[in-house]
Amino acid sequence: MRMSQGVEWALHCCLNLAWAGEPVPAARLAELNDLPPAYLGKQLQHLARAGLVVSVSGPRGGFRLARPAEEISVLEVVDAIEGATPAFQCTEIRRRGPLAASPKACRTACQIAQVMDRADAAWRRELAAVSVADIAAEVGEQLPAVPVAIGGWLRQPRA
Amino acid sequence: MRMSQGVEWALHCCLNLAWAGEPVPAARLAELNDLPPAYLGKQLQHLARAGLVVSVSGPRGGFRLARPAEEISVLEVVDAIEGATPAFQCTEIRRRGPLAASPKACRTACQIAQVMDRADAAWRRELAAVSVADIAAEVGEQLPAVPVAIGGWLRQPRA
DNA sequence: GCTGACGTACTCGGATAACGTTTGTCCGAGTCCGATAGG
DNA sequence: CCTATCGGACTCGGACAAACGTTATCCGAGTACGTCAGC
Repeated sequence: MRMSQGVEWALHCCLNLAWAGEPVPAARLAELNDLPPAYLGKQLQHLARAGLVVSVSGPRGGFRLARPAEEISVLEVVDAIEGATPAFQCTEIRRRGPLAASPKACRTACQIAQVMDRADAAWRRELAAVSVADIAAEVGEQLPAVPVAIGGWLRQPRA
Repeated sequence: MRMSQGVEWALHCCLNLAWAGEPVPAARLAELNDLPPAYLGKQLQHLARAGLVVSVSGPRGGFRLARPAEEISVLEVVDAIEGATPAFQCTEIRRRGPLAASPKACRTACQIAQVMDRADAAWRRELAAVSVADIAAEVGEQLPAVPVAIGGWLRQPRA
């Protein structure tokens, strides 16, 4: 069970966009983080479709946050990249084989699936409780220079 | 982020083994649950290497639980199949690119990784709190006939 | 009748292919900015 | 000097390959049981 690499990229980019405050091209975000430009653009498209960022075409265009960073949770970013399908998918094994459970007996969800769903809910609860702004604030506390440096670098007109 | 199919199989098999009480061949478990026999054997090998089940060779052999079902948590089964590597792996993006953070600045873990680790810990805590015996007990409460039926079917000598 | 060795059949175990998802890349459609020419 | 038009360059967006991991399968090594011959 490995989470997509794009989630880490997307979260870093959300922080970068929060510090920039204005549209930033995908290529510039890629350069800042030393990532493949084309593929990063694909991940940002996922964020755009989920309504977390808005894309601006043409010169001076790029991506910017669609909402204040306080209103974007980490869970939303994860779901935008990974899709919201739960990690565990019950295939109803109890209904298969020679001793298959009758449909009537399956009125309640499979107990195994219930446990997995509880764990998944706890996981999502933790991620939903943290916003992009929370992470940005933590970084700002420990290393105040980083936000201004990145923000300035992103806003500088390209050579 | 999709969990391996084998986790579901392994958990069902652990329940089956708990009800059987004696070694059961992988082929019989596969027949009971209508699963590919060869591949199921591979998953059981993972459980054996993790020390959750013990394999018995020869006639009347098979797999049986290595410990009482009360002492086998769902988390252990998941880790045995999936490997214990966390879903999110920080690649230290902050250390890359033109504004790479200095090694000194990276004394604390990346804030993004911290959030992910907290969520992962909550997930693991939920899974660690439930044992195979707990699930078996729940099934036994709702459908008392199932454990005896499966246990008897597994113990019957093959035709 | 008891004991020992042997043969057989059954079990797991690791090495070997096919599929699907993720990762990575490219080029085309659309859009805004700036320059330029005219009034 | 102001304004409308045009050209260009920059942006995202979706279509197109490669690589990895998961899924699936097979055959060989090892082992315990049942049988049989000998004592």
